[in-house]
Amino acid sequence: MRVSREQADKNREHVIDVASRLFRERGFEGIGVADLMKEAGLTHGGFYGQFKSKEDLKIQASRRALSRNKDRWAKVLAETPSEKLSALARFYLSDAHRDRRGEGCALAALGGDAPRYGPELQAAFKDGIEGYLELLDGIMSASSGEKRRDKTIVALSTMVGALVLSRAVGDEALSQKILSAAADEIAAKSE
Amino acid sequence: MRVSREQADKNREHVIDVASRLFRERGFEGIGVADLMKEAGLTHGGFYGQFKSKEDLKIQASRRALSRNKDRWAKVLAETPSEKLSALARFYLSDAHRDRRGEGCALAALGGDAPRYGPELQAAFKDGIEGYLELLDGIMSASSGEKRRDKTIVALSTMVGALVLSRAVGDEALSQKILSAAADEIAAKSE
DNA sequence: ATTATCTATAGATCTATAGATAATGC
DNA sequence: ATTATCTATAGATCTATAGATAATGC
Repeated sequence: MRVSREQADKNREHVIDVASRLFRERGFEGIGVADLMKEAGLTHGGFYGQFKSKEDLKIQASRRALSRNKDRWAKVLAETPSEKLSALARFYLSDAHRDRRGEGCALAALGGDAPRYGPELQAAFKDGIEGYLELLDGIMSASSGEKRRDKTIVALSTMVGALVLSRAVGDEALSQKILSAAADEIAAKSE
Repeated sequence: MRVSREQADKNREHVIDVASRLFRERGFEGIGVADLMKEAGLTHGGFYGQFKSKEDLKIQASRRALSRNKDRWAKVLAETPSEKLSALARFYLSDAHRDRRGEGCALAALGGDAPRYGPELQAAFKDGIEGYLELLDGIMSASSGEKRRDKTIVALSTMVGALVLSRAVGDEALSQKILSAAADEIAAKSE
């Protein structure tokens, strides 16, 4: 039954990864601890040796998801030689991203739920948002730092809002129109 | 125990109003049928005489919230003689709106949860979004109808995204900055 | 000896239903 | 007679804990 300390660490990380996917897909209240552990290949009771509470996992899984999202953004930017903002917007506002909530942006999947929880979970979202904004600052042209930050905030708001709306409508035509309108606007501004 | 048909209709409407507030505050899974009915001044068991299921109430409460939101928008536009888009953005992106989720925009409060439910709930959100877009079309200048609709979609996305982010960060300074950056951008575009 | 994980369960809560009750509306 | 609402409860599910088990690590 008992596994090595190394394997136990891997198991804990795996639970966080699984939770970061399932929370994004089904919401924080959409899956229970037992099912989560089952999905990770472990049993229910072991959970409380690894985590203080389900809320603790919500926080860690949110941080994990936001951190992985940021890495993905950085990779897209590194792979794109020019028109980086435009490329990022088209990546973010793609059908693939819309249809794969479990692997996608945690701000769009869980950001609306964050205010219903405690300060530690909101701090995870604050750190995630600031990470995105810093990446965007690096590719946004502006006459001053203050104006640049305002522009990055608007770009992030538009992307998150458009993705949320495109997922909520449950209508392919309107969903597409929302994604392309937002992507075109951000692309136009980046020129 | 039994009340008049008229009073029973009022009771049902009241349950929908209470649910539209509590779902926005706590999420669809954040409050149970028993507490909901208690808050409305009725008992648990009576619920299933009024509604088919909790899901049925989620749909009706979402429609109610979105419809009341649209009325509120129409009122703001009617009361504002000029710079209507700018006034709407400042109303939407205000501290008061951010801090009162229960009475505020259902897209920001529950839009992220909508994709986790069935087609009828998503249809409620689709209708709500189209209602907003039609109102915005009426005040947005553009060279063609197609371009106008694209601009209204971007404006709505930016507003919803900024409100979601401002609520998620749990940090007053950053939250303020998000609201004002988005409001300024929309105001600038409306000139 | 320590500890990661397991089985089993406590205790709370959730949706939904059954059947009783009492006031309405024919 | 009908029906809106009530009390009571079934049955499922949820978070968290207790105690057993067996493999690791000193």
